[in-house]
Amino acid sequence: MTKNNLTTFFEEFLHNKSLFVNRSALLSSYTPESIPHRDKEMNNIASILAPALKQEKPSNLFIYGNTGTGKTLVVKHVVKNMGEISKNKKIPLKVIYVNCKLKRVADTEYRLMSQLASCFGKAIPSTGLPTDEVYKSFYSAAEKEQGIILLVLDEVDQLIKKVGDNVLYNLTRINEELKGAQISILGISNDTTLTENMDIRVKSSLSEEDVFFALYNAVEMKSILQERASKAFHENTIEQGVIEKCAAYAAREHGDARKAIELLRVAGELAERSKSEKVSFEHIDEAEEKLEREKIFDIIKTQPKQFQAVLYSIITLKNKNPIVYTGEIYDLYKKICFKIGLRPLTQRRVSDIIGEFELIGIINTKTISKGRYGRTREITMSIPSSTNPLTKKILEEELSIA
DNA sequence: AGTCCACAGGAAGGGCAGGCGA
DNA sequence: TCGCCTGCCCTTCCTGTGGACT
Repeated sequence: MTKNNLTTFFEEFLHNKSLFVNRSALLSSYTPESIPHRDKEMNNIASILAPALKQEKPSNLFIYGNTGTGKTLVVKHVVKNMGEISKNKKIPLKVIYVNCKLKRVADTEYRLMSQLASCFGKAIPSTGLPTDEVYKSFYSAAEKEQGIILLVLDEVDQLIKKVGDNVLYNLTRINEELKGAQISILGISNDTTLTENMDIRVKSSLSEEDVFFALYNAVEMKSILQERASKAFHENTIEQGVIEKCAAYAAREHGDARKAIELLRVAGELAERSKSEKVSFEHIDEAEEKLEREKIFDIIKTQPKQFQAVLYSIITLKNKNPIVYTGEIYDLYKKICFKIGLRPLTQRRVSDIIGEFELIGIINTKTISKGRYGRTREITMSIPSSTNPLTKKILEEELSIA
């Protein structure tokens, strides 16, 4: 673009009427004033947590339901509200929110505890300390607090799958050690079957109360989208049926409202960029593709080289056969390592890496036996195959494979 | 009925980065 | 600074196993 072109571009940009009134209403960081179709759950959670305002320790609470059913939103909403009241009335109440999925932040016992301690302003080194030392650090910080501490552990299923339920056991017993403050634990899980495999003691103490979030049905989803859209867009900027399409897309993705809202936002942005006057069906399709790409892109970029190499071999093999096995992956992985000058890890480790990919949700595995030809894991992709070429390309760039 | 494949996945321990007390 | 501690990532070694094949 020459300087003149650029000026014209910006002038046109300013001149163009935006489709959005308030784009932020469609961002994931946006907290709506009300959460439609979740009154029952919200009231339920509020009544369970309410004793905290009277300085009585609320029951530990286990909240479960599929992704995008509003769990986090509702909890944050309730907790925020309580925070404001406690502040106004000077009731000692502290809320700690931790997302356990964050890789290398809160995905091990040590890291979670160090994260918790840091919420009290205690800096814990990334390694070097014994874990019980980190626990003590957290205890002593919590001890200095007064009143009730609400500890929200989001995506707690990820943590438990990775390191077991020992952490929760320790956390649920923390109050026995504390004299000052009392801690209530709110576990939020996307895995609806999580408690089934948990230690019975942990299970009973974590879910003294539990709240289930059901999927949104098509009608509810539509009304959620409509409400957000009316806040975000100017009137008559959305073509007839577009909202329904978003809702249908979300229903396909297991009733995930967050995704549907994001889809609408990206579609709007694309429409605006292409100078359309309305958000149309094509924009939704385009947005769907874009979102899928970005999601995968983000995951890949943050993986270590070794993980990328493993994923690259999976995808390469996937392009040839619909089903791939651990052995094939490892063979190709070794070749790739040789090609790019990476020291190959052992098969044992690669097997674990494959397991981690399953945990992230990129692949699905199933242990099968091929009889005379041994036992192995059958690996299928859980991301759409249409994104494979692009994923492969990104990996090639990341790994500098010519 | 027994064999044997090709892994899964548990246990133990090494190396590394980093913390702590002397 | 040094010796010893830790968590994490990884390797080594190992036992376990479903079912096709003999």
